[in-house]
Amino acid sequence: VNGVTDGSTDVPDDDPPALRGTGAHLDADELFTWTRFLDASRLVEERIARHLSDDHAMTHSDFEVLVRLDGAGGALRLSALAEQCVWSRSRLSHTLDRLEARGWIERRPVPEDQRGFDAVLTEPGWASLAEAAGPHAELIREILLLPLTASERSTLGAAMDRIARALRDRRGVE
Amino acid sequence: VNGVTDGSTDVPDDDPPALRGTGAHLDADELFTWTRFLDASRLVEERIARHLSDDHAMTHSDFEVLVRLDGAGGALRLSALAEQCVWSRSRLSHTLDRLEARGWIERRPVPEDQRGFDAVLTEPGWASLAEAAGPHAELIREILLLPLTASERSTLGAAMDRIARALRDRRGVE
DNA sequence: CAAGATTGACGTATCAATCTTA
DNA sequence: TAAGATTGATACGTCAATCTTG
Repeated sequence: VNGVTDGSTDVPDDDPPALRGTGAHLDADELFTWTRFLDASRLVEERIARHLSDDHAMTHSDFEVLVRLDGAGGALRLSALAEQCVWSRSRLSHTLDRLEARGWIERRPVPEDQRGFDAVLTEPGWASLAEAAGPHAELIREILLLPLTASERSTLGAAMDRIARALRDRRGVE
Repeated sequence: VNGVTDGSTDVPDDDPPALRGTGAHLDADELFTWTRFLDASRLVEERIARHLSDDHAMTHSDFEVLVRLDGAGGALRLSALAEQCVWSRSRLSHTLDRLEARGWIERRPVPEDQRGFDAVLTEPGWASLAEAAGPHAELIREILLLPLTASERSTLGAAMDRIARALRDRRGVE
């Protein structure tokens, strides 16, 4: 019941209704690739977010922070965490506020630099992550990985890596 | 400066740091596919949204509504519009409020059903769409379509179509 | 009472401004 | 004055409740 582009243009080979009046700037083939990519990515995000929210009382953002802290051995400088997530410091700050209020992380000043803080995974935070991680991985397999053939999977990985790299490199530019 | 998962795990064949402590529920290959897909989709959305916002003073949601109205000949029942966008009626209502406040659409009662309204594209709304649509299409080519080989493009289209369909069919279920 | 649509409250992301320490 | 981090205002999406007409 939300953020997806298109439920109508089901067949690729008939003239798509979209953009007709403005001159159909993308041809049918281009439009098909674009809309399916957009739809799939939004539906996947939606499904993942709903699972984490309904079954584990956390947002996808919360989960990403917990995963990274765990992966870093339990603690990480805020600046490093923001960089890993490719988030603004502001966004990280708000997310950590919520996580700290729930007792899932703590902020700990670092001795070497009076300006710096570590985000530290707490026991309850680790427990929540441990509960969520298995079902989360299973869901990713179910909705994204298993529907792909081995060949499709590697093609997708390579293509998405290329596209993500190009966009990440050009950030803030232009 | 926002919503993307990963900037660190650049090489697929070394042990990825994520999920280490919780047992690495996805193997390196699965994790690579998943994170690249997630990163690419978020970066693409971000880039598209920024272009529409910076250069055309509209959100991606605004753009989608304008495109659909234009594609429907200029007017569409709210219920049909919500269905096409795969949005809740509530979300559509809020978006139309903003568009109507800017004079880009109007709500017009339909004579056949006293409950129903058409969203109608106004002249200024059409003009804004006409200005944005070309550059928008060009951007999609640049960041998504052109980086793909012909074979990758068709693989991606088919795979995303399959994944989107499966998720859409199971909505609300379970 | 079901369908079309709206409303208001709440949660999260973004942006610009700010504060503190290197 | 630059880097690390926080703050408050604003915008958008979601949800539950509501209103009106079929």
